[in-house]
Amino acid sequence: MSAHRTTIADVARLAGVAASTASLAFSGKGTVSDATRTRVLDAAAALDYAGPDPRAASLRTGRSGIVGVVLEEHLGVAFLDPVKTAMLDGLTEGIAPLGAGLLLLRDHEGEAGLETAPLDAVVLIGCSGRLQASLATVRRRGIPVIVIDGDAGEGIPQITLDNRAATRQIAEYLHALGHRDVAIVTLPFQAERTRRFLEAGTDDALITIDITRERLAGAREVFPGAPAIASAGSFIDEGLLAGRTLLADAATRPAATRPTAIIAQSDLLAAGVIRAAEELGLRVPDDVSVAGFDGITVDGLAPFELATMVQPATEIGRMAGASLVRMLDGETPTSISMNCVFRMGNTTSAPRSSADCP
Amino acid sequence: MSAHRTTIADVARLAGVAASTASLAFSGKGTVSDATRTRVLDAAAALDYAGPDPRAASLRTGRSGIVGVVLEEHLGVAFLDPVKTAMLDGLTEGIAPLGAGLLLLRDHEGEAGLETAPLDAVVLIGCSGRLQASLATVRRRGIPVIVIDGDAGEGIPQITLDNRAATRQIAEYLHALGHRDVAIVTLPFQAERTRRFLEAGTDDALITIDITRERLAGAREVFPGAPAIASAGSFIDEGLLAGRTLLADAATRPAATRPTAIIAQSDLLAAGVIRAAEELGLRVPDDVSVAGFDGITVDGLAPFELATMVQPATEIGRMAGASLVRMLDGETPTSISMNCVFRMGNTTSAPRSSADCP
DNA sequence: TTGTAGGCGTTATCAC
DNA sequence: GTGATAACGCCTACAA
Repeated sequence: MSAHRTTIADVARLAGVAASTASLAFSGKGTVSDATRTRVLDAAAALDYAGPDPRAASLRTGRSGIVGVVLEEHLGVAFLDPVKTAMLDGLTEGIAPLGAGLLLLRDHEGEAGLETAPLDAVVLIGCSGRLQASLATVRRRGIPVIVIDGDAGEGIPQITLDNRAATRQIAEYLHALGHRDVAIVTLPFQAERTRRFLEAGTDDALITIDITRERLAGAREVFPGAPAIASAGSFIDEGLLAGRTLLADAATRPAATRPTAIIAQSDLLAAGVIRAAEELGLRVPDDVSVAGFDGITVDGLAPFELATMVQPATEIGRMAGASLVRMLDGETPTSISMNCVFRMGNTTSAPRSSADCP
Repeated sequence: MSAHRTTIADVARLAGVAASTASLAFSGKGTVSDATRTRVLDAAAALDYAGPDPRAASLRTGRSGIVGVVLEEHLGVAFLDPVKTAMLDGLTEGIAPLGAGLLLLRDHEGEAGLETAPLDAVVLIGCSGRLQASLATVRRRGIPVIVIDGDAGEGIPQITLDNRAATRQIAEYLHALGHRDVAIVTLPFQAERTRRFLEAGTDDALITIDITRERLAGAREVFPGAPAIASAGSFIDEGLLAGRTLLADAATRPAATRPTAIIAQSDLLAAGVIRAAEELGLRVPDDVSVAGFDGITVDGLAPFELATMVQPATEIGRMAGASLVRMLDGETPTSISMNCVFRMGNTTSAPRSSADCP
C-alpha cells in the first residue's frame, strides 16, 4: 500500500528487461532491439509512466536542461522593452540544441533563484547594478555565463555593441545633412529614473548606466555641447514629454535656437518625440529631424519609418545561446562584438535654411 | 587528482561534523547550535563551496523550485501582449512563497520542455491549440496545473473571465448612449491569423479561438447583425487597418451606414481604430466612439483614455500562483472566475443625431 | 544486445 | 544537538 511512484524499474520489470535496458530504450542512446524497445514503451504506457524523472536524471548526468536569464528589472518592466524581448527570443533559438528552457530570474538581492536553481548556464542581460554580485555567485557555482549589455570586466565572455561609435555614426549623418543644432533624449541615467537635463561635462559623472553614457558620449563627439534631457524610461510617453520640452518654444524662440534635429537613445523615445513635434504643428522631417536607436518596429508609428541604428537584438540573443552551447561542450568562451546598421527611414532631412523661415 | 567536486561531505569533514548536520546548518531546518553552524559555514567558505547541489536536493526532496509557464505562441509574440506580461508579472508574485522561478515553455509539438523539465507546477496561458495535449502530458506526470484563458474542461482548475458578459456590458453601454450602428474589430479568429470580415451566423463556425468567439458573441447579443472584421493580431497597426476599412467610406457614404461606434476586442486594436479615425479627419468621440478591452495602458495614446473593460490581468496571474502554492500544499484546487470592471474613459459619447450632419 | 553494480549529492528519519 | 543510515530514481561503465 506504499504510495510508490512508478519508476523505470517497475517498467523494466513489467517488460521483462533490466532497468538499464529500459533506460536505453527511453534515451535512445545505446543499441536496443526494436522488439525490446517496443516492449518497454508498451509497459510504460500500461503503467502510465511518464518517462524518466528529470530530477534523478539530472543528478546523474549533471545537466538540468535549464538556462537562467537574469534580468535586472522587475520582470514586467523588462517585458516592455522590445529589445530585451527580441534578445530572449533569439536566446530561445540559440539554446535550442540543448533542448533547454529559459528560467526567468531577477537580479535581486536575496533572490533565491540564482543561488539555488538547477542551472546549466546563465545569461545576464543589462544588469549594471548588481552585475558583479551576480557574476560572483555564478562563478562560484562554476556555471558557464555570458553577459549581454553590461560591462563584466576581464575574463567574462560578453556580447557587446559599440554604442558610442554607433551613436556617433547617427550624429555624423545628421551633421552631414547640415544639422548644427541637435538635442538628445537619453535613456535613464541612473537606477532611480528621474527626468532632468544633463549638462555636458558637469553632469557626466551622474550617469551610472553604461548604455546611456556611451550613447550620449558618441553623440557629443560630433555635437559637443548638445543639450540632453534624460527620460525616465524607454517609452513613447517619455519621449513625448522630452520632445515637448525641447520643441515647445519653437513658436516663440528664433528658429536658430530650436533644435533642427533630435537624437533619441531608443526608438520608443524617438516615436514620442515625433508625437510631440506633430502635436506642436511641426512637420517631421521638414521642420525637425528625428533619429532613434534599436531598429525595432514601433507599433502604431506608421507611416513614419524611423531613422535608426538597427541593433541585431535577436541575433545577439541567438549568439549568446550558441556561445553557451559551445561552452557546455567544453570550448573556451570568447567575447563577441556585434555591429549595428544604420537605417535611413523617412524621419530625417536637411534642415531648412533660416532663409526658409521668414 | 580526481576532479572531485566539493560536496557537503567535504565541508562536514572539514568542520568536524556529520554530513547530515552540515545539511541542517545550510537549510536551517533542524536545531543546530550556533557554534556548529558557524563552523560549517566557515568550512564552506574555506572550500569555496557554493551550497547544496540543487539537483541532488531536488531528487531527495521532490521539489525543484521551478514553475513552468506554457505560452502558446512564439515567445517574442507573447511578450508583445501586455495582458500576458501582466499575468506573468502577477504570477511571479503569486509563487513568491515557493521561492520558485518561472520556466518559459512553448506549447509546441515535440518541444521537450513540458515533458522533461523538472517542474513543481505548471501554468497554461491561453493555449487553445494544443491545450488538451499539454494537459495530458502534465497530468500524466502528476504535476499540479492551472489554466488561464482557455477552456480546459472538467476537473482542471482554471481562472476564467466571462468574456461574453463583459463585452455585452460594453455593447449595452454604447446602446444606452444611443448607438445603433456599431462595428466590431476582433482578435484573430484562428491560429492562421488572417484578416477577414466575419458575417454573423455564417462565419461563426470558423472561429476557433475562444476569446474571440465569446467577445464577439457578447457584442452581438446587443447588436445582432453588427459587422465584424477580424484582425491578424492584437496590435495598433492592425486596429489601424481595420479602422480604415470600417470608416474609410465615411465621406462618400450616407452617415447612416457608417458605424457611430466601434468595439475593439483589445485596447491595442482600439488605439489603432482611433488612429484611423484621426487619419480620416473624424473626431473621437464626437464622430465615432471607440471602446476597447483589457484596461492596459497604451503607450503613446495620450491624451485619450480608452473606454474599456479592465481585466485584472496582474491579479489573475497572482491568483494562479497562489492557487498553485495551495495545491502543492495538498489542498484541493478550485476554479475561479474573475470580474472585469468597465472604465468609461473619454473615447465614447452619444452619437451625433443625423440632424447634426447636414 | 542485454544485465549487473555502483554511485551521483543530498536530506529524512531515526537513535543517541 | 548531533551522528549514522538509508533512500531518492536514474545512468554509465563494464561484463556477459
